[in-house]
Amino acid sequence: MSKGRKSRSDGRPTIADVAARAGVGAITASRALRTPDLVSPALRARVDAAVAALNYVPNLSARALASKNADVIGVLVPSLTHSTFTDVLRGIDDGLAGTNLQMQVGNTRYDPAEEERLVGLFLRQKPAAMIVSGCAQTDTARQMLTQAGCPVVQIMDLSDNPIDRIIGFSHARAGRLITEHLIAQGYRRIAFLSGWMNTRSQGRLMGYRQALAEAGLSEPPSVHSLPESALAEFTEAATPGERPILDFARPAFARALLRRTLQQAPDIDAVFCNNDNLALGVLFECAAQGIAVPRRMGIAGFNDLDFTDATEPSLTSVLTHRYRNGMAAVTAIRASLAGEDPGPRVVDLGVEVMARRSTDRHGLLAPPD
Amino acid sequence: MSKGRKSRSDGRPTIADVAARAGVGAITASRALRTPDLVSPALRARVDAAVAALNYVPNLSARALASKNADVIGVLVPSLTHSTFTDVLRGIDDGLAGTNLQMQVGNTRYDPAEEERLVGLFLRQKPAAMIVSGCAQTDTARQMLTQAGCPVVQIMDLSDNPIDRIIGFSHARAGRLITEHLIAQGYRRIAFLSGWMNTRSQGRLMGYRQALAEAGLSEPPSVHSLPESALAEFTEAATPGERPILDFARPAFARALLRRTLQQAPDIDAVFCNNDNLALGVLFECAAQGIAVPRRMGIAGFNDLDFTDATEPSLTSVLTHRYRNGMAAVTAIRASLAGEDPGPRVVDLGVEVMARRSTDRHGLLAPPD
DNA sequence: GATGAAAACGGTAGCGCTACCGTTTCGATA
DNA sequence: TATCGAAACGGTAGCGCTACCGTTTTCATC
Repeated sequence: MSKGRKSRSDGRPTIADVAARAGVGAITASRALRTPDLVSPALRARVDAAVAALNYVPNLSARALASKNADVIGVLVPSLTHSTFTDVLRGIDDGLAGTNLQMQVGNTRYDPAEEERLVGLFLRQKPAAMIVSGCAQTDTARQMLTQAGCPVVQIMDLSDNPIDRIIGFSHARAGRLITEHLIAQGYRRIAFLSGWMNTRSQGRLMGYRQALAEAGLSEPPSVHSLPESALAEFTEAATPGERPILDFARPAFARALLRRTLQQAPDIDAVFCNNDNLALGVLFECAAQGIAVPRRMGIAGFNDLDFTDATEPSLTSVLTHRYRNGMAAVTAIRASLAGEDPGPRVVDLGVEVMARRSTDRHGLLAPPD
Repeated sequence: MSKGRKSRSDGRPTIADVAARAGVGAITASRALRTPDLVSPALRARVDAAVAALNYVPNLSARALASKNADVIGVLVPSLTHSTFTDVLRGIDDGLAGTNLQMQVGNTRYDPAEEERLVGLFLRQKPAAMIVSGCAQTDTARQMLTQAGCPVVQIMDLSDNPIDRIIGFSHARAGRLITEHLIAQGYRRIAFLSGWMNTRSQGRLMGYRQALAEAGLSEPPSVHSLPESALAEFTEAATPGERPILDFARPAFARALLRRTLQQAPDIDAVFCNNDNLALGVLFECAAQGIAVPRRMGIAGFNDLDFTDATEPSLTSVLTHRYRNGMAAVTAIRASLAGEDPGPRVVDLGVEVMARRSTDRHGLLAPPD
């Protein structure tokens, strides 16, 4: 069967085989598959029949090499741990439905150097587009992305100076809005609780500080972590030999944080938690200590995860449009690839304060059904 | 500059340019980059210098075409919504660290037909390996994977008859263990609560039924969903024009499920929830209704998500090794690709019943610190 | 029926890389 | 010094596809 020692083929049918069987030229077979509108229906049918008969599977590497770009869109997220970014992935995935684009995911672990490495790696494939999280890229990464020759969308943050295009929301504004809400509800000693600070958390903290300052309030000692000695309990090695992971968004961690905060500042009457998981832990710690929520203590979270409307009392949070963000990035990319107008370079999706019972200090909300 | 109308190059340096600058043959430059051990240190240095000087970026499509396989591993998961499978992704991602393999993610949405489509799509790239979830593939998908010519690992389930290799755990056994735990704690009217049944949920349900039968207990009416009229409340369209999504794992949904269950069977004294999110909702519904947990009602979840140790009372659950599962799949794949022994074809990672206060009916656990 | 433009199809060559094998160099051994 | 095998390097050709352009066919128009 094999022609001889020179053939490097693995025996799978190629488009030439399809073309031969259909009695057409290879390039015509290619066209019949790629742009069926440009060939006659009869020919299209013959080619399709040949494809089916031979069980032909196109080789994407060859296609990518010849056409100089791959049908892959690279997505860089800082974490796969929490649902924040997996919601984004879901939005991207849904946005990609009906296209032949595939999504390739890289986890930067909140490390700009790792992000830079991944950008370089991804760009080797000449992806159709890139989606990266936030705007804290290294100079090198920025430059690589600028010269990538494909649409680049930054997401989940906002900036006046996007690499190419940015779709997201302002964390500073979000932090400010939720803090203003707490103040409006009558809270005065509002602490900021956070497991660990990244660029976006910093933005939220800034907004929180602005709101406090404008209301003439002082900032209670914010607790962002525990002393080394206490951290061990929350550090786990998933697999023997693996580096231990400290999961800062674990509710149990939040409970410890709140205990520590209350030691340092027993007079606080509200906490703005950097995310809903922390808020959930705080809620339970208050329950355990018999601290009345929302009367004695207001609790606000961030992201509006799916449990916020089901807790007891329900949890005030800031809705961030994560799914929509991923979807919007893909929409812009698709428009861009199709030569259409991808819309403005900076898009603010906004956020929404979801006021619920955990901050309803004066019982203004309607009673539960 | 351009040689003429015949060049289809985009001007980026190729390995030939690198080779020319380093004063070596193209193939040698390739070797210096791919297998540095096989060339002299001096030459390696010269090639590296040329790469740096030209800012050379290798073209992965060309490499894939020439070497007949791509440095991509395809991962098919049924959902990106809940942390169950994103934990797996994290394990895979961590397992891939230090390799030049990239992970490409596809979301099958629990639909075998979609899974089949994605398998076909992924295989077009000749991936280095495939990871698929569960063992409910269509015949066609199974066949395609069998003939893929690359390692295939099924995860998050168990079977005697893997496509190539399966690493996971038995859902039936897990369901059985947790139900036995509930029975051992003295619960007798144990309901099974589930938002929606997929293949793996079915396995859990089977195990639950086995345990009940063996203990001579009858099964209270299990509630797996709500009547159409009530579903609307939990259905949301993320974006205008998008198909609405019914999120069956929302805690708020669980609260409604529990209410309905209590109507149909007021005498139940425990619920085994299909996942922890549901259990969380049940916990809050009990709190709202003043149902004492664990005395009047035992609650068990599934997966042991990160909040189970922080709820009040803490939540009994079944620890499934999701991260480890992803990691183990990659470990087997790496061994296989390296020509080493990838271990047995069927690996049971087991599960662990995490007994906590939500099922500690008789106060046998040590008091909280 | 001649004309011209659009539609349909095809040949050639090249995308950038590496498999395959061949050649050269070098140092150890006899 | 002759011999030989391993290490180091290189030429050729091919991976499977599509861009680019050229040729043929079709069909409406004058």
